[in-house]
Amino acid sequence: MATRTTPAGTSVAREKLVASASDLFYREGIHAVGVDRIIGEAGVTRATFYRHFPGKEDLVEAYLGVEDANIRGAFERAGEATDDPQQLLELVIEGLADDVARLHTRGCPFINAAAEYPDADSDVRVAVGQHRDWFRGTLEALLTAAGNPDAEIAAGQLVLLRDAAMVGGYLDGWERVRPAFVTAARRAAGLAG
Amino acid sequence: MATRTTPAGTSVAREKLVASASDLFYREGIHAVGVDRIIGEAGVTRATFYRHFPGKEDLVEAYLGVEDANIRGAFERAGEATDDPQQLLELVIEGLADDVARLHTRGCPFINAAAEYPDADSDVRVAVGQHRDWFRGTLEALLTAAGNPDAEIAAGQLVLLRDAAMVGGYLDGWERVRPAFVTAARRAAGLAG
DNA sequence: TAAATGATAGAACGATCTTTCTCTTTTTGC
DNA sequence: GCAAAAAGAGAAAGATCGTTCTATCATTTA
Repeated sequence: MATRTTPAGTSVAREKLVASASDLFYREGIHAVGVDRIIGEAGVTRATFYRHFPGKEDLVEAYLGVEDANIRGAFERAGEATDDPQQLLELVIEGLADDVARLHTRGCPFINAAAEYPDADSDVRVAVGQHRDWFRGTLEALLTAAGNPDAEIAAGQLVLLRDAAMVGGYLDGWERVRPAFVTAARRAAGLAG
Repeated sequence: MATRTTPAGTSVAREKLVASASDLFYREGIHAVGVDRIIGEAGVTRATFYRHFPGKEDLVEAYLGVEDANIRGAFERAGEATDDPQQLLELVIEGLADDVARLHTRGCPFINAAAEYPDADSDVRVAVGQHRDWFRGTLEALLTAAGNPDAEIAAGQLVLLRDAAMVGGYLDGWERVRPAFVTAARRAAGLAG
């Protein structure tokens, strides 16, 4: 075989495609970005693209997979940084705020994707639902470990607040949303001050 | 002139176009809906459409204008129903919850539109910004009238919560979001229990 | 070195997109 | 009833969409 591979084992062309698609899909929207733009930015030809992916739809799913993996990775790194559940909660809330402020200034990739995919049974919407379920469940486990007696309710509030922070950060500017988010999130998580 | 007009004075063809476009744009997304679908649903020909609108973009703005007018109308009706600022706040929060539960089950038209229009200077994004500014300002005035000493902060929290309710209601189901929204909104507005 | 396979290059498919055009029919105002 | 203007009907432009194809080149493995 003549497939160029990365140290991680996957093809370099495929990784460039996913990276370019992720960047473009997030910054400009999914339906607004054509295959030509993606392969152009990736420096790859159409034939190469269609050898790695059955179609554009699969590139969308790969994009959401990358976003999902990034957030899960951030949670794992936070979990390795401390053993104290309370402190972990603080780190998570700080991390979410930092993420909205620096990385996700165009809103939430999953919320934005869902806006373009009305069919709840589509693969994209299923991926969105799975991500949200994971996020909610992880928060609930964290809150339970921190001794929160109403972890399920508090987790729901934190999901709510993160959605709002993503949307508000994009449309109103993060500096306008940040104080309301941090205050409400810390209270919802049962943290001091 | 042979323009069929409604009692309100505007052309009936134009109203049908805006109604069909609003329905389709909201339910399926903007880029996903073509002009053919819109004129087909409206029972109007292409020529008629292009005689009333310079292009599709203007139909998008008309759609957001309708949504904006609907919400402003709901606020006005609530204002006519009572003179007590506290009770008015209750009505508004109830109305927002009811709106998400029954009318806006596909998320917020403005948030969804913004997801498809990354350029902050575009007419669509300007319309979104104006709507949000009006909403925030109206809430702040309401809270001030109700005697809230931190009306600006509270208004920001209510905007945050409404965004979250719209998104969460769409992606997680309203029954899952409702308790968190009502509780948090009443607390943010300074209402009892 | 030879066969195999992926990547490159580029044309081309059919479908759909927004927009424009012509022609005919219908409706309205006078 | 007549002239004016809008709506209906449909073709067609030109662009772009996602996708497929046929070549040729480069690289790897046997």
